[in-house]
Amino acid sequence: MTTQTAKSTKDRILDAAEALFAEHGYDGTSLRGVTGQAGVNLAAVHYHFGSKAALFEAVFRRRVEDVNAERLSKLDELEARGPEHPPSLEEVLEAFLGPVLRLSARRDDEGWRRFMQLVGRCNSVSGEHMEPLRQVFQQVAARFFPAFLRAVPHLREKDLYYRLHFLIGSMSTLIADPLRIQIHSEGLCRSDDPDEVLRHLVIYAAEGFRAPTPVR
Amino acid sequence: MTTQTAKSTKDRILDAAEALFAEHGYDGTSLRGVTGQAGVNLAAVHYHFGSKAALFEAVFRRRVEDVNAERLSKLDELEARGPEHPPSLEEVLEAFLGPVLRLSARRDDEGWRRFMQLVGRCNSVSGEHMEPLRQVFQQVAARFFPAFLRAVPHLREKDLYYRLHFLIGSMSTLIADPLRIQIHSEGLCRSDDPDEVLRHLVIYAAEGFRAPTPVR
DNA sequence: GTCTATAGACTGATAGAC
DNA sequence: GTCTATCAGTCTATAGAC
Repeated sequence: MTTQTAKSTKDRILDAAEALFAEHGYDGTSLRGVTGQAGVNLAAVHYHFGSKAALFEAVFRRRVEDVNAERLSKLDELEARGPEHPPSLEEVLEAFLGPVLRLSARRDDEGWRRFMQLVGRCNSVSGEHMEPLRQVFQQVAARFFPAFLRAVPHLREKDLYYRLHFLIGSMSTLIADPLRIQIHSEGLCRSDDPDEVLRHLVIYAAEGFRAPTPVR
Repeated sequence: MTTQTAKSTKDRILDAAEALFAEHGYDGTSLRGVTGQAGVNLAAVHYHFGSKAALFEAVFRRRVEDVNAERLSKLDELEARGPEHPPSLEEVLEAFLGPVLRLSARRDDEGWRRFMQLVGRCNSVSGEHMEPLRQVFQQVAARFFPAFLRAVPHLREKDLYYRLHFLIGSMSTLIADPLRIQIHSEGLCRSDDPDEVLRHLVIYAAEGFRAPTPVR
């Protein structure tokens, strides 16, 4: 039996704001649109959050910790096996990508998909009040950097920076619009199966990371 | 000697709109901001273009043909060598990526960099009036599809759809914010050298494309 | 073609009753 | 905490003089 009470005004605002910010961006979303969809009064958003910018930040803070903690915890697990069992490149890739792709495809919580859409968007939109979001994800990437370097020791740091950037680009477009790969492939690629997407991306990126260093 | 006359009102509006749309997005850009930066009257934009949406479309139409014609012409060159000299995977990748990355880094025309920023953004923003732009680029990708398939014949169509999508994601983030790779790598990667970026991406993607087909 | 002036609607934010 | 009412500013778009 679900004893879940009706959601609070605050949560209803957060849910509606998350959906609208993800769909239309910061500037394309009005507080009236948010409160209309949430079924609450316009003044409530200022009472609970203070301003539109603060609401946006609250939307982002609600989930960002969970996803990145999961990625770092998976990395910790890999490194806890000790120096005689270093994690493979594929394992590091899965820890880096898996939580993001799986949360983005969760069917029981549409909010996660929307949040990930927002995260993917922040990787191509510069001034849209997403600098804090971007920074947090960048810190996680920096934590993974040495793990990747150990898994692909023939690379110079410069090469790894490039390849990690390429990888983040692929991941970002996947979560910014998960349905697109399915549409463009006319249904051949299934967006609703994160494990399949993950499998393909890990194989692709692993070979890419193992490519030789450019000579010139 | 440069006999370049002063730019017309129409061109000044297009230049300012391109810069502001690229920087702040469609909703984040006001016509007053555009006309202010262009040094023209607000009513001029409606006289020359009719509406904000039409101005956005004009900004996009001004350049989109050039870049994609260059990519397709390079592909035609490769295929004109005849069936006994099929283009290599690296050659197809360079035709697909080269024009985009080089125009994005042109130093003599800041407008191209801004336009490419807009293109990169359109790959992660869904509703921002960029569907036409996205469609045009998608058509080019579809033209390249069989060329890639011939260059990597061991792949199933499904695998190629995935990998092409991954590649487009990498390319999009590169042009959406060319400086980021340089900042994150603390200067190790040079954003102002498109040939270096291209070299790294081609090597990375070529090995990724050559990866074996996932088994399961 | 370029300008001023303004219409008409929407924006984020706030004051104050309950 | 939630509401109404409203402020002050912005927005796109247009009418009409020059």
